[in-house]
Amino acid sequence: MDFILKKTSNRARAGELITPHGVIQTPVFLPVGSQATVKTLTPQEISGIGFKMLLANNYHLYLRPGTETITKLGCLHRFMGWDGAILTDSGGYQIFSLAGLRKINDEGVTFRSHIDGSSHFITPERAIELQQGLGADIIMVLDECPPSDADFNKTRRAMKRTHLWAERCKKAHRNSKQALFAIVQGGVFPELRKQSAEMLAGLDFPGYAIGGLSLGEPKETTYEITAQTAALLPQDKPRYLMGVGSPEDIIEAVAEGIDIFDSALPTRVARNGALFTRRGRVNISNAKYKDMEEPLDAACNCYACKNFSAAYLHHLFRCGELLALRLATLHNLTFMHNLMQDTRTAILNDGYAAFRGEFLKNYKATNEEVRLEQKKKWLKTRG
RNA sequence: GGAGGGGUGCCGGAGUGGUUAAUCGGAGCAGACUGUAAAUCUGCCGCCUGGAAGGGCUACACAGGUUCGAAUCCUGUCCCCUCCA
Repeated sequence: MDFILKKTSNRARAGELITPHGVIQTPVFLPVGSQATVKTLTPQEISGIGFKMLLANNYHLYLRPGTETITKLGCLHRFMGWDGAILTDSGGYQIFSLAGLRKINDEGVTFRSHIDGSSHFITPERAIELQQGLGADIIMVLDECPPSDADFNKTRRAMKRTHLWAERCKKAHRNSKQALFAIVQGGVFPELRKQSAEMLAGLDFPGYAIGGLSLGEPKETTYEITAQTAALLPQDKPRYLMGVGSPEDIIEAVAEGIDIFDSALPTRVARNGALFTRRGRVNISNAKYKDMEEPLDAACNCYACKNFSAAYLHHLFRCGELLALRLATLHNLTFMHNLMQDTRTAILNDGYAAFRGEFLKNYKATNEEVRLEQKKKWLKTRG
């Protein structure tokens, strides 16, 4: 794997990520397909939108169908019929999301399967071995992702463990066709983030991720920590902000020099009727869309917006029809892809700051209106 | 004609003397979701008033009655269903 920095606009960067499964232009958003599928869509539809890389999950695939099965069937790309690039997450996020089902110590983490209750001990070495079995283009170290409200000592302990594990992962890593990325931890504490970024940068990984953000902390904090951490990472290596996110979060993080994003948000939220538009997030099942003849976003080039009225999407959601989930996912992923292309274009034209301002102004307009209304109400009651 | 059962809020359906503006579903109205245990979860949901807490009003087919107190007991009326003839 190689990373070429093409252009910077202030701190924002446009680059190219060269993988065994193609060249990926950055900034890039990876759709999440934890179980070797981006829920509701075919690989053809995903690449039809324009995506060239996606994310899958080591832990979930290890549990089911089992890494061996996938290896036997010719690795993950072939198993899921995707010939673009793949990044696998190690399972570190499951230390956070499945907190009630695992026990952790310096040696590794023991998960109790949410599927059948069976017990599974995953060490950093094992996490690498399993990811090698899947054959993704980029793999991640096993990290300990603590909740964002963890106190300093707890966060520090998780960070130390993540560092220890990063070294072990690096040592265990053999397959030179797979790039192993490190993950900076340190929660919402700038001094820990600094320690973490510096320590890991010293280990010379081919790419660096920032983990443990967008887990419930205020957005301002997410942005501050992202900015601070990104500034401490090597210039010539790709930077990956894990689990982010929403359109506005990505716009902010690109400004701080992040190159890679992934998030389940656009797809999950789509399945629940929340659709991204240039004017902000919208809930298609709201009553006001019942009779809307125009497409949800006339400027959108997705299959759903080109072929159906907002009223039809509204109807599909009301009925609980499966097509609703597909069309909404198609729409949100198209929005994300277009957004990333636009950020890249803006950077290449050295106009990112203006682009960002314009985007946020429009995107937040709707939310801002709602907020203003609430504020008015509040003020009225206080005289 | 005879015997029995029943009429509850937008709908379905609990409740059989006070703690009931009335369990629970559904529908409706909103909100949340960020390295996916999620086609999930949360709130509101008689009317008026209030940001809320609260307050006021009207309610369990209809009319009357018993009772300190009734959706719940009694009487009458109307309507619906089942079985027998």
